Parts: sequence; C-alpha cells; structure tokens
Amino acid sequence: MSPKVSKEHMEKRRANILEAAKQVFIEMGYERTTMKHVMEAAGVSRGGLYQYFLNKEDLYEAILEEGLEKAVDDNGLLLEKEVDSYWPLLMKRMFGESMEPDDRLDPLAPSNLEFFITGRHDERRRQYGLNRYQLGLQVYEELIKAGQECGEFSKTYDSKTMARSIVSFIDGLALDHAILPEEEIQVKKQSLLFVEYLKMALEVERGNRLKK
Amino acid sequence: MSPKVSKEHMEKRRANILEAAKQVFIEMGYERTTMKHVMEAAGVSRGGLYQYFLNKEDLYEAILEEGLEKAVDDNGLLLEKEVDSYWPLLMKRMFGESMEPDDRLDPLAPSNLEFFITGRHDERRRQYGLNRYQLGLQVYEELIKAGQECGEFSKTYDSKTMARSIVSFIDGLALDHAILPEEEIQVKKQSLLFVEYLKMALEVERGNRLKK
DNA sequence: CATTATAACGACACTATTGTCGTTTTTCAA
DNA sequence: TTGAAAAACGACAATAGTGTCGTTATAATG
Repeated sequence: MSPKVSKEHMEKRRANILEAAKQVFIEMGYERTTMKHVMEAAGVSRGGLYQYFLNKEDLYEAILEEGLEKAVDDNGLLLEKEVDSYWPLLMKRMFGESMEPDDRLDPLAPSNLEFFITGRHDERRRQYGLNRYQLGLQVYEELIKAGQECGEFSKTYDSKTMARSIVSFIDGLALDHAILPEEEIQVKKQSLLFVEYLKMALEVERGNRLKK
Repeated sequence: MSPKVSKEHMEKRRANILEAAKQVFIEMGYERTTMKHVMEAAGVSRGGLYQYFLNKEDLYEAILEEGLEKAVDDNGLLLEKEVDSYWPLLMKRMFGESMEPDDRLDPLAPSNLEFFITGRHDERRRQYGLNRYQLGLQVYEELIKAGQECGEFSKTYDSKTMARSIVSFIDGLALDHAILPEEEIQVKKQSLLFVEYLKMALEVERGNRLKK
C-alpha cells in the first residue's frame, strides 16, 4: 500500500542520472553517446536507467526541459528589476555580475551553440533550441526598448535589430572561441571593441548626458 | 595488361558519389547518414561504394579534402590582386561581388558552422575545420594589415583583433540566422550596422580623406 | 525483525548497420 | 566480335547498440 522507497531517494537518483547524462551528451554529442556511456557515468546498470527514463530520447528531452526551465528563471529574474539606468543592466546581461567585458562569455551563448548543433538534424530538439534563443532575444529587446522609451538610448536603430546584433555578436564570439581558443585575452579585446560599437549605435554617452 | 575501364569513367563516377555523399552528409549529419543513404543518393550499390572509398570515414575525409582545396584557391585568388584601396576589397571579401551588405552571407560562414558541428566530437574533423577557419582569418588579417601599413586604416586596434571580430560577426550572423531565419532583411540591417562599426574602428572615412 | 513493494540488475532477443566476398556484368582493346 | 580485366552487385557474417524481462537486492513500514 505505502511506498517502500522514499520519494527523496528516487528524485535524488533521477537528478544524478540527469546530471551525469548531460555531461556525456555534451562531451560526445547525442548520436555518439550510448546508454552504456550514460550508465557508466551515472554509476547505475543499463536496466536501471529505464526505471527513470523510457529511452534515450526521453532522457535527452528531460535534460532539455530542465535547461529551458532554468533559462526562463534566469531571464525572468533580470526583467523583474526596476532600474533608472538600462546601460548597466545591459552590460550585466551581456557580461554577468562584473558588468564589464572579461574573458568569460554570456552563459546563454554556449547553450545556443549546443542546441543549434544537437537540433540541427532533429525537429523536436531544434524547437527547444529556438525557444531558448527567443527567450534570450526577448530580454535584450525589452531592455533596449525600455531604454529607448525613457530616452537613455537612441532610437536610430530599432530594438529588434539591436537585440539580434547583440545576440549575434555573443554567439559568434562563443563560436569562434570554440573553434580557435587561443588566448583568453582575445575575447576581452573583441568584447571591448563591441561595447564601443554599442555605445555608438545606442548613443549612450549622449543619452546619459541628456539625462543629467 | 591494359586497363579495361577508362580512367575518365572512374573519375567521373567517383566525383558523382562524392557530390551525392556531400549532400547527404550536410542534410543528415555524419552520424546519422548510413552507407545505404549515400548509395541511394549516388545511385550505386552498397558494394560499389567500397570500390572507391575504404569506408564511411574515408569517404567523409575525401569530401573535407576537396572542400579545403577549394577554400585555399578562393582565398589565394583574393590576396593576389594589387589594389590602391583596401576598403572595397574588405567589403568584397565580406559580402561578395556586390561589395555591399545584402541578405546573402559570406560563403565561408556556413562552412565554418558545418565543420564546427561535424568536428565537435572528432579530433580529425576538428582539425580540418580549424585549417579552414585560420585560412579565412588570414585573409582578413592580411587585408587589414596592408590597409594599416598604407595609412588607409587606423591602427587603433590590431589587425588580429579586427580580423577575428569580423569573422566572429559573420559567423554569429550566420549562426543566428540559421537558428531563427525569419525575414532576410534582418541580415542586411545587422550587416549595415556592422559596417558602421567597422568604419568607426578602422576610421575609414578619416583614412580616405587623408589619402586624397 | 519480518514483510513486501519496488528499485536495481544483467542476460537476452531484436534491430540496424557495417564491410567482405564470390558472382555477374560491363567496358575496352585487340 | 570476342576475351579478359576490373567494376558493380547484393547476400552474408560480424558487430554494436537498444529496450525488455525475469530475478535479485534493498529499503521503508508495521
């Protein structure tokens, strides 16, 4: 009648498999990873995997689902805040808490790449990637639109074009850095250059002056 | 003693298989394509494929090899030319013969993406992609360096950073357009914005004025 | 501590795909 | 036209990977 194995134990193990499987999928790609790989990484038996997931595809989908939920939370958090200046918020979205270009990249970028790759030959996975992508885009667009509304940013370029330019830039940087890692400093250099460009396109200096 | 099948016939058939296989690999990705797919696309029997290629990997490598040779030729062609102004040449490299942003992209970009994807989990294929990438980078770097030497471009940013920024931008645009195609016009808009950015970073207007 | 539901296990059957190989067909030179 | 060399073929064995299923081990409850 009553459960003989605690719910906590099940959830913990499921999460454990999910995390291990995620690493394997990232490492090897969907097609190449076998359930044997996942099994070894998670430290369970082959049969055990099927206790928690219907099959390989179901396991993969669970990973995507989890990632999407996290992305929604992250983005929601940023948009909630009420601010008087959008430039710092934009910088924060692009470069993280430090709010200025360093050798790290927007965490959304590698994930965009990942989903683009895995989704390239599979409609369902492509759809997940698209959702995430649009989610990221939306945050930038709203930030810029808000900045333009209050007069902080120039309206020379529409918010959609600016948002896509930013995401394009970040994704391109992540892609090229993945292809040719070389020195970390290169990422920072290119980012600094891009910030100059953003300031120009949004006329941030002028905008800030106007506000004062 | 003498060959009973003409060399031309063999070469033609080999090229035929190569072209068909290339399409299949692009369409399906390396892991998913089977020799059966290739066989059907090329219109030969399974056994026939092994007359020309040792195995699937060998077939794939032959396609890469061919692509690399073509890329070397294309880039070599551009660098050979003697010019008095590097800006038009830079535009030409970025946007093709039209020399100004339209909805088309540098043909190198999709190929960069392709090799990044296929090479992501395979060292040998990754190396091919890297070679191509560096080849593209080299052309931009030499163009900008030459332009800087003759005073047409500003030396504010080093040629390497500028070259990588350009390739980053193009690849990012290609990637994002691949993820979210939407209207073609968006590509043009973002490209125009990027050209403004390039003019700023290279101080092209000023440079041109100085030359006159 | 005993009971029992169920999680964990690993052998098994099934499927898909690869590369080989003996046979047939084609092609070209004499 | 004919003969031989080699290309084209497709059945075959080998391999790899999936998901199922009956059995065993384990953990919560009374």
